[in-house]
Amino acid sequence: MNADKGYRKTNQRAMILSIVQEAETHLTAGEIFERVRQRDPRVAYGTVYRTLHLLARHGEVQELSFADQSSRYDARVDRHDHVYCTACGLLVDVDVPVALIARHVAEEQSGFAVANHHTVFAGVCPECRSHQAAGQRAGTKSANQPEQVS
Amino acid sequence: MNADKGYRKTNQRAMILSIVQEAETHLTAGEIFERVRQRDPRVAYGTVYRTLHLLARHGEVQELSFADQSSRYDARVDRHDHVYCTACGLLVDVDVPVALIARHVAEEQSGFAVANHHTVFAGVCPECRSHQAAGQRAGTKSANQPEQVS
DNA sequence: TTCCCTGCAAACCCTTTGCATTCAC
DNA sequence: GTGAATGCAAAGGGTTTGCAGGGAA
Repeated sequence: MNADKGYRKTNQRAMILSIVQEAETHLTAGEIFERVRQRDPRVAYGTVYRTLHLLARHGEVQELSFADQSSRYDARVDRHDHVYCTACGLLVDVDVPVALIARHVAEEQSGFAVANHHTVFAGVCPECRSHQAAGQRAGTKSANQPEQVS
Repeated sequence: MNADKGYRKTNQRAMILSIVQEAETHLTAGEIFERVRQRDPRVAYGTVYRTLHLLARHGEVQELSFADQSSRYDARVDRHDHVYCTACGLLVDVDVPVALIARHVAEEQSGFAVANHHTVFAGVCPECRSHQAAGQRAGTKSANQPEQVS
Protein backbone atom coordinates (compact mmCIF):
# COMPACT_ATOMS: atom_id res chain seq x y z
CA MET A 1 0.00 0.00 0.00
CA ASN A 2 3.06 2.24 0.09
CA ALA A 3 6.45 2.16 -1.66
CA ASP A 4 7.14 3.83 -4.98
CA LYS A 5 4.09 3.92 -7.16
CA GLY A 6 5.71 5.77 -10.00
CA TYR A 7 3.69 8.87 -9.34
CA ARG A 8 3.75 11.61 -6.74
CA LYS A 9 1.85 11.26 -3.55
CA THR A 10 -0.48 14.17 -2.93
CA ASN A 11 -3.22 14.82 -0.44
CA GLN A 12 -5.81 14.80 -3.21
CA ARG A 13 -4.75 11.39 -4.49
CA ALA A 14 -4.64 9.83 -1.05
CA MET A 15 -8.04 11.31 -0.27
CA ILE A 16 -9.64 10.05 -3.47
CA LEU A 17 -8.20 6.57 -3.08
CA SER A 18 -9.40 6.27 0.49
CA ILE A 19 -12.86 7.49 -0.48
CA VAL A 20 -13.16 4.74 -3.07
CA GLN A 21 -11.76 2.12 -0.70
CA GLU A 22 -14.00 3.10 2.19
CA ALA A 23 -17.14 3.51 0.10
CA GLU A 24 -20.03 1.21 0.89
CA THR A 25 -21.00 1.13 -2.80
CA HIS A 26 -19.48 1.68 -6.23
CA LEU A 27 -19.38 5.45 -6.47
CA THR A 28 -19.61 7.54 -9.62
CA ALA A 29 -17.01 10.21 -10.30
CA GLY A 30 -19.60 12.80 -9.34
CA GLU A 31 -20.27 11.14 -6.00
CA ILE A 32 -16.57 10.89 -5.33
CA PHE A 33 -16.23 14.56 -6.16
CA GLU A 34 -18.93 15.43 -3.63
CA ARG A 35 -17.19 13.51 -0.86
CA VAL A 36 -13.86 15.05 -1.74
CA ARG A 37 -15.40 18.50 -1.49
CA GLN A 38 -16.75 17.75 1.96
CA ARG A 39 -13.20 17.23 3.11
CA ASP A 40 -11.61 19.98 1.02
CA PRO A 41 -13.82 22.38 -0.95
CA ARG A 42 -10.91 23.62 -3.04
CA VAL A 43 -10.41 20.39 -5.01
CA ALA A 44 -11.37 20.63 -8.68
CA TYR A 45 -13.47 18.31 -10.76
CA GLY A 46 -10.65 17.82 -13.23
CA THR A 47 -8.39 16.60 -10.45
CA VAL A 48 -10.88 13.94 -9.47
CA TYR A 49 -11.15 12.60 -13.01
CA ARG A 50 -7.42 12.76 -13.63
CA THR A 51 -6.72 11.00 -10.35
CA LEU A 52 -9.29 8.26 -10.92
CA HIS A 53 -7.81 7.49 -14.31
CA LEU A 54 -4.34 7.48 -12.80
CA LEU A 55 -5.38 5.10 -10.06
CA ALA A 56 -7.13 2.86 -12.56
CA ARG A 57 -4.07 2.82 -14.80
CA HIS A 58 -1.94 1.78 -11.84
CA GLY A 59 -4.35 -0.91 -10.73
CA GLU A 60 -5.39 0.76 -7.49
CA VAL A 61 -9.05 0.93 -8.48
CA GLN A 62 -11.20 -0.52 -11.24
CA GLU A 63 -13.35 1.55 -13.56
CA LEU A 64 -16.76 0.12 -14.43
CA SER A 65 -19.34 1.20 -16.99
CA PHE A 66 -22.95 0.22 -16.77
CA ALA A 67 -26.16 1.15 -18.49
CA ASP A 68 -26.23 4.59 -16.96
CA GLN A 69 -23.87 6.90 -18.71
CA SER A 70 -21.50 7.57 -15.82
CA SER A 71 -18.51 5.44 -14.79
CA ARG A 72 -18.30 3.84 -11.37
CA TYR A 73 -15.20 3.00 -9.39
CA ASP A 74 -14.56 -0.22 -7.52
CA ALA A 75 -11.85 -0.73 -4.88
CA ARG A 76 -11.76 -4.40 -5.81
CA VAL A 77 -9.22 -4.80 -8.58
CA ASP A 78 -9.39 -8.54 -9.09
CA ARG A 79 -11.68 -9.95 -11.76
CA HIS A 80 -15.24 -10.28 -10.55
CA ASP A 81 -18.80 -9.75 -11.68
CA HIS A 82 -21.74 -7.61 -10.62
CA VAL A 83 -25.39 -7.95 -9.78
CA TYR A 84 -27.56 -4.93 -10.43
CA CYS A 85 -30.98 -4.23 -8.90
CA THR A 86 -33.39 -2.97 -11.53
CA ALA A 87 -35.65 -1.51 -8.84
CA CYS A 88 -33.27 0.55 -6.72
CA GLY A 89 -29.98 0.53 -8.60
CA LEU A 90 -28.08 -1.36 -5.90
CA LEU A 91 -24.87 -2.87 -7.24
CA VAL A 92 -23.26 -5.86 -5.57
CA ASP A 93 -20.02 -7.75 -6.25
CA VAL A 94 -20.15 -11.47 -6.97
CA ASP A 95 -17.67 -14.15 -7.94
CA VAL A 96 -18.82 -16.43 -10.69
CA PRO A 97 -15.87 -18.68 -11.52
CA VAL A 98 -18.19 -20.91 -13.51
CA ALA A 99 -18.14 -18.25 -16.17
CA LEU A 100 -14.50 -19.03 -16.95
CA ILE A 101 -15.73 -21.99 -18.94
CA ALA A 102 -17.65 -19.54 -21.02
CA ARG A 103 -14.47 -17.97 -22.36
CA HIS A 104 -13.70 -21.03 -24.39
CA VAL A 105 -17.17 -21.06 -25.85
CA ALA A 106 -16.82 -17.41 -26.76
CA GLU A 107 -13.41 -18.00 -28.31
CA GLU A 108 -14.68 -20.87 -30.42
CA GLN A 109 -17.65 -18.89 -31.65
CA SER A 110 -15.81 -15.68 -32.44
CA GLY A 111 -12.24 -16.71 -33.23
CA PHE A 112 -11.05 -14.05 -30.79
CA ALA A 113 -8.30 -14.58 -28.23
CA VAL A 114 -10.27 -13.70 -25.13
CA ALA A 115 -8.29 -12.11 -22.32
CA ASN A 116 -10.98 -10.92 -19.97
CA HIS A 117 -14.68 -10.97 -19.32
CA HIS A 118 -17.28 -9.31 -17.16
CA THR A 119 -20.83 -10.40 -16.47
CA VAL A 120 -23.58 -8.14 -15.25
CA PHE A 121 -26.60 -9.86 -13.75
CA ALA A 122 -29.81 -7.88 -13.50
CA GLY A 123 -32.48 -8.67 -10.97
CA VAL A 124 -34.22 -7.53 -7.82
CA CYS A 125 -32.42 -7.26 -4.50
CA PRO A 126 -33.83 -8.83 -1.32
CA GLU A 127 -34.95 -5.50 0.12
CA CYS A 128 -36.85 -4.48 -3.00
CA ARG A 129 -38.44 -7.89 -3.22
CA SER A 130 -39.78 -7.63 0.29
CA HIS A 131 -41.18 -4.19 -0.52
CA GLN A 132 -42.83 -5.58 -3.63
CA ALA A 133 -44.30 -8.41 -1.62
CA ALA A 134 -45.50 -5.93 0.98
CA GLY A 135 -47.69 -4.33 -1.63
CA GLN A 136 -45.74 -2.01 -3.92
CA ARG A 137 -45.04 0.63 -1.33
CA ALA A 138 -44.27 3.85 -3.16
CA GLY A 139 -41.17 5.94 -2.78
CA THR A 140 -38.84 3.03 -2.33
CA LYS A 141 -35.54 4.62 -3.18
CA SER A 142 -35.32 5.47 -6.86
CA ALA A 143 -37.59 3.40 -9.01
CA ASN A 144 -37.77 3.32 -12.78
CA GLN A 145 -34.25 2.08 -13.31
CA PRO A 146 -33.71 0.68 -16.79
CA GLU A 147 -34.03 -3.07 -17.16
CA GLN A 148 -31.06 -3.09 -19.45
CA VAL A 149 -28.13 -5.29 -18.66
CA SER A 150 -24.74 -4.19 -19.79
CA MET B 1 -43.26 -7.73 -38.35
CA ASN B 2 -46.35 -5.64 -39.01
CA ALA B 3 -49.69 -5.39 -37.24
CA ASP B 4 -50.47 -2.85 -34.56
CA LYS B 5 -47.41 -1.85 -32.62
CA GLY B 6 -49.14 0.66 -30.42
CA TYR B 7 -47.38 3.54 -32.10
CA ARG B 8 -47.67 5.37 -35.37
CA LYS B 9 -45.82 4.18 -38.39
CA THR B 10 -43.76 6.93 -39.95
CA ASN B 11 -41.09 7.02 -42.61
CA GLN B 12 -38.46 8.02 -40.08
CA ARG B 13 -39.24 5.10 -37.82
CA ALA B 14 -39.27 2.58 -40.63
CA MET B 15 -36.00 3.99 -41.93
CA ILE B 16 -34.26 3.85 -38.57
CA LEU B 17 -35.41 0.31 -37.86
CA SER B 18 -34.26 -0.93 -41.23
CA ILE B 19 -30.88 0.76 -40.80
CA VAL B 20 -30.32 -1.06 -37.53
CA GLN B 21 -31.53 -4.35 -38.97
CA GLU B 22 -29.43 -4.11 -42.11
CA ALA B 23 -26.30 -2.90 -40.34
CA GLU B 24 -23.22 -5.10 -40.50
CA THR B 25 -22.22 -4.02 -37.00
CA HIS B 26 -23.71 -2.58 -33.83
CA LEU B 27 -24.13 1.07 -34.71
CA THR B 28 -24.03 3.99 -32.33
CA ALA B 29 -26.82 6.54 -32.38
CA GLY B 30 -24.45 8.90 -34.15
CA GLU B 31 -23.70 6.39 -36.89
CA ILE B 32 -27.38 5.69 -37.31
CA PHE B 33 -27.99 9.41 -37.57
CA GLU B 34 -25.40 9.68 -40.38
CA ARG B 35 -27.03 6.91 -42.37
CA VAL B 36 -30.45 8.41 -41.85
CA ARG B 37 -29.20 11.73 -43.17
CA GLN B 38 -27.84 10.08 -46.30
CA ARG B 39 -31.36 8.98 -47.11
CA ASP B 40 -33.13 12.10 -45.84
CA PRO B 41 -31.10 15.13 -44.75
CA ARG B 42 -34.06 16.70 -43.03
CA VAL B 43 -34.29 14.19 -40.16
CA ALA B 44 -33.29 15.58 -36.77
CA TYR B 45 -30.97 14.12 -34.17
CA GLY B 46 -33.71 14.18 -31.58
CA THR B 47 -35.93 12.06 -33.79
CA VAL B 48 -33.24 9.39 -34.04
CA TYR B 49 -32.81 9.19 -30.28
CA ARG B 50 -36.52 9.27 -29.57
CA THR B 51 -37.13 6.57 -32.16
CA LEU B 52 -34.34 4.32 -30.92
CA HIS B 53 -35.71 4.48 -27.40
CA LEU B 54 -39.19 3.80 -28.70
CA LEU B 55 -38.01 0.77 -30.67
CA ALA B 56 -36.04 -0.51 -27.70
CA ARG B 57 -39.03 -0.10 -25.41
CA HIS B 58 -41.13 -2.10 -27.84
CA GLY B 59 -38.53 -4.82 -28.22
CA GLU B 60 -37.69 -4.11 -31.84
CA VAL B 61 -34.04 -3.40 -31.10
CA GLN B 62 -31.74 -3.83 -28.13
CA GLU B 63 -29.74 -1.01 -26.59
CA LEU B 64 -26.22 -1.86 -25.45
CA SER B 65 -23.74 0.13 -23.37
CA PHE B 66 -20.06 -0.60 -23.34
CA ALA B 67 -16.94 1.04 -22.02
CA ASP B 68 -17.13 3.86 -24.52
CA GLN B 69 -19.72 6.37 -23.53
CA SER B 70 -22.08 5.96 -26.48
CA SER B 71 -24.90 3.44 -26.73
CA ARG B 72 -25.01 0.90 -29.51
CA TYR B 73 -28.05 -0.70 -31.08
CA ASP B 74 -28.45 -4.37 -31.91
CA ALA B 75 -31.12 -5.83 -34.16
CA ARG B 76 -30.91 -9.09 -32.24
CA VAL B 77 -33.39 -8.86 -29.41
CA ASP B 78 -32.90 -12.29 -27.87
CA ARG B 79 -30.50 -12.69 -24.97
CA HIS B 80 -26.90 -13.04 -26.11
CA ASP B 81 -23.41 -11.93 -25.26
CA HIS B 82 -20.67 -9.94 -26.94
CA VAL B 83 -16.99 -10.19 -27.72
CA TYR B 84 -15.10 -6.95 -28.01
CA CYS B 85 -11.74 -6.43 -29.73
CA THR B 86 -9.47 -4.25 -27.61
CA ALA B 87 -7.33 -3.46 -30.63
CA CYS B 88 -9.84 -2.30 -33.22
CA GLY B 89 -13.14 -2.05 -31.37
CA LEU B 90 -14.85 -4.80 -33.37
CA LEU B 91 -17.92 -6.12 -31.61
CA VAL B 92 -19.28 -9.60 -32.32
CA ASP B 93 -22.32 -11.48 -31.07
CA VAL B 94 -21.90 -14.81 -29.31
CA ASP B 95 -24.15 -17.31 -27.58
CA VAL B 96 -22.82 -18.61 -24.31
CA PRO B 97 -25.58 -20.75 -22.83
CA VAL B 98 -23.08 -22.11 -20.32
CA ALA B 99 -23.39 -18.82 -18.52
CA LEU B 100 -26.96 -19.68 -17.54
CA ILE B 101 -25.52 -21.84 -14.78
CA ALA B 102 -23.82 -18.75 -13.50
CA ARG B 103 -27.12 -17.14 -12.62
CA HIS B 104 -27.68 -19.54 -9.78
CA VAL B 105 -24.25 -18.84 -8.42
CA ALA B 106 -24.92 -15.12 -8.60
CA GLU B 107 -28.29 -15.55 -6.91
CA GLU B 108 -26.82 -17.54 -4.07
CA GLN B 109 -24.05 -15.05 -3.49
CA SER B 110 -26.17 -11.94 -3.65
CA GLY B 111 -29.64 -12.99 -2.57
CA PHE B 112 -31.03 -11.25 -5.66
CA ALA B 113 -33.69 -12.73 -7.91
CA VAL B 114 -31.74 -12.62 -11.15
CA ALA B 115 -33.81 -12.09 -14.28
CA ASN B 116 -31.20 -11.39 -16.91
CA HIS B 117 -27.51 -11.30 -17.56
CA HIS B 118 -25.03 -10.10 -20.13
CA THR B 119 -21.38 -11.00 -20.53
CA VAL B 120 -18.83 -8.96 -22.39
CA PHE B 121 -15.66 -10.76 -23.39
CA ALA B 122 -12.61 -8.67 -24.25
CA GLY B 123 -9.87 -9.92 -26.47
CA VAL B 124 -8.22 -9.60 -29.85
CA CYS B 125 -10.00 -10.45 -33.07
CA PRO B 126 -8.44 -12.75 -35.68
CA GLU B 127 -7.58 -9.90 -38.03
CA CYS B 128 -5.80 -7.88 -35.37
CA ARG B 129 -3.93 -10.93 -34.21
CA SER B 130 -2.58 -11.57 -37.68
CA HIS B 131 -1.48 -7.96 -37.89
CA GLN B 132 0.26 -8.24 -34.56
CA ALA B 133 1.98 -11.42 -35.70
CA ALA B 134 3.01 -9.70 -38.92
CA GLY B 135 5.05 -7.26 -36.89
CA GLN B 136 2.94 -4.55 -35.30
CA ARG B 137 2.04 -2.82 -38.51
CA ALA B 138 1.01 0.72 -37.69
CA GLY B 139 -2.26 2.35 -38.62
CA THR B 140 -4.31 -0.73 -38.08
CA LYS B 141 -7.71 0.78 -37.66
CA SER B 142 -7.99 2.61 -34.35
CA ALA B 143 -5.58 1.37 -31.74
CA ASN B 144 -5.44 2.34 -28.10
CA GLN B 145 -8.86 1.08 -27.21
CA PRO B 146 -9.33 0.67 -23.47
CA GLU B 147 -8.77 -2.80 -22.09
CA GLN B 148 -11.77 -2.38 -19.88
CA VAL B 149 -14.52 -4.90 -19.96
CA SER B 150 -17.96 -3.77 -19.14
C1' DT C 1 -60.07 16.84 -37.32
C1' DT C 2 -57.23 15.19 -33.65
C1' DC C 3 -53.38 14.10 -31.45
C1' DC C 4 -48.95 12.16 -32.16
C1' DC C 5 -44.63 12.93 -34.27
C1' DT C 6 -41.09 15.75 -36.16
C1' DG C 7 -37.62 19.51 -36.91
C1' DC C 8 -35.17 22.86 -34.71
C1' DA C 9 -32.32 24.53 -31.36
C1' DA C 10 -31.16 25.13 -26.80
C1' DA C 11 -29.99 22.79 -22.70
C1' DC C 12 -28.02 18.95 -19.93
C1' DC C 13 -24.85 15.69 -18.07
C1' DC C 14 -20.55 13.69 -17.85
C1' DT C 15 -15.95 14.15 -19.02
C1' DT C 16 -11.74 16.20 -20.86
C1' DT C 17 -8.29 19.83 -21.49
C1' DG C 18 -5.25 24.27 -21.76
C1' DC C 19 -2.96 27.20 -18.99
C1' DA C 20 -0.94 29.56 -15.10
C1' DT C 21 0.07 28.54 -10.37
C1' DT C 22 1.39 25.50 -6.65
C1' DC C 23 3.64 21.78 -4.55
C1' DA C 24 6.20 17.18 -3.94
C1' DC C 25 10.57 15.53 -4.30
C1' DG D 1 14.91 24.39 -8.00
C1' DT D 2 12.26 21.70 -11.31
C1' DG D 3 8.97 19.12 -13.29
C1' DA D 4 4.64 17.10 -12.06
C1' DA D 5 0.08 18.03 -10.14
C1' DT D 6 -3.59 21.20 -9.20
C1' DG D 7 -7.32 24.79 -9.67
C1' DC D 8 -9.96 27.11 -12.73
C1' DA D 9 -12.81 27.57 -16.41
C1' DA D 10 -13.96 26.68 -20.93
C1' DA D 11 -14.84 23.25 -24.35
C1' DG D 12 -16.24 18.70 -26.01
C1' DG D 13 -19.13 14.57 -26.96
C1' DG D 14 -23.30 12.27 -26.32
C1' DT D 15 -28.03 12.73 -25.18
C1' DT D 16 -32.43 14.96 -23.86
C1' DT D 17 -36.19 18.26 -24.23
C1' DG D 18 -39.66 22.34 -25.05
C1' DC D 19 -42.12 24.11 -28.46
C1' DA D 20 -44.51 25.13 -32.72
C1' DG D 21 -45.54 23.28 -37.13
C1' DG D 22 -46.60 18.99 -39.83
C1' DG D 23 -48.52 14.50 -40.73
C1' DA D 24 -50.80 9.72 -39.66
C1' DA D 25 -55.04 7.79 -38.55
